[in-house]
Amino acid sequence: MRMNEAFKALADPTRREILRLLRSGEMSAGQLAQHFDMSKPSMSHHFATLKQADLIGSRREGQQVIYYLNTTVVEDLMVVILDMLSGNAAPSKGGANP
Amino acid sequence: MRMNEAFKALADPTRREILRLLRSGEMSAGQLAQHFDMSKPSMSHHFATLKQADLIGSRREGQQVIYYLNTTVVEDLMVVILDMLSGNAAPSKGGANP
DNA sequence: TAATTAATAAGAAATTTGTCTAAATCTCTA
DNA sequence: TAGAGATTTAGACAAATTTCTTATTAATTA
Repeated sequence: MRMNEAFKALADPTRREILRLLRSGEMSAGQLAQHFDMSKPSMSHHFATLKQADLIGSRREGQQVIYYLNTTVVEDLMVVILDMLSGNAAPSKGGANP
Repeated sequence: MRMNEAFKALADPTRREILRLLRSGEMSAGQLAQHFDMSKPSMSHHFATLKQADLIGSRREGQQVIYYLNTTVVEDLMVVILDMLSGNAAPSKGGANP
């Protein structure tokens, strides 16, 4: 899993908003771009960053490119984050000691 | 909550490792620095970044500065991430719970 | 085939980030 | 008060990031 890329991808507010938008269903690059006050090439760059991190996927449909959330990888990321940060009183079941 | 700072803080592998180390208990700046092949000023800079994001806290104890995980904020961040990426389409901020 | 629309690639400018060394600050102890 | 240890601040610099404009690729349609 591309953890480092995933974390870096989440560090930008525009990209987090893209993910939030995709949560409710797939959208074309143009539809996504409409939601932002930013040039299309810049948006395209953000799509590429998210894709490199495997957080989103894409397919071409005619003239358009459709983007969708890669829910599997997103859930993997959740597990990693929880494992890294949440070391509460509860002993870990995958962890170090009995 | 300082969400943007928190995400940016998580984007660096050194800082994620610091958080992981602090998960098992508080440590002094020097103890933490020992785990990395990096100058102490650079480490100090990472501590400051994490602190600005409210992910860690600190107190002075004699000559040393002790750092600890700010578990409350970390858990808030978890909720935000889960809500943004894997939740239902409606963001829940103290509102509609089943 | 030429024009049109959708999207990405290329190259450049401004800003931010991660790291270093040298200097300063804070605390303890002789 | 002087010295030593622990940590941070300041200043600098290379590398990465974010954004733009211009150019290019891909698909549709007259």
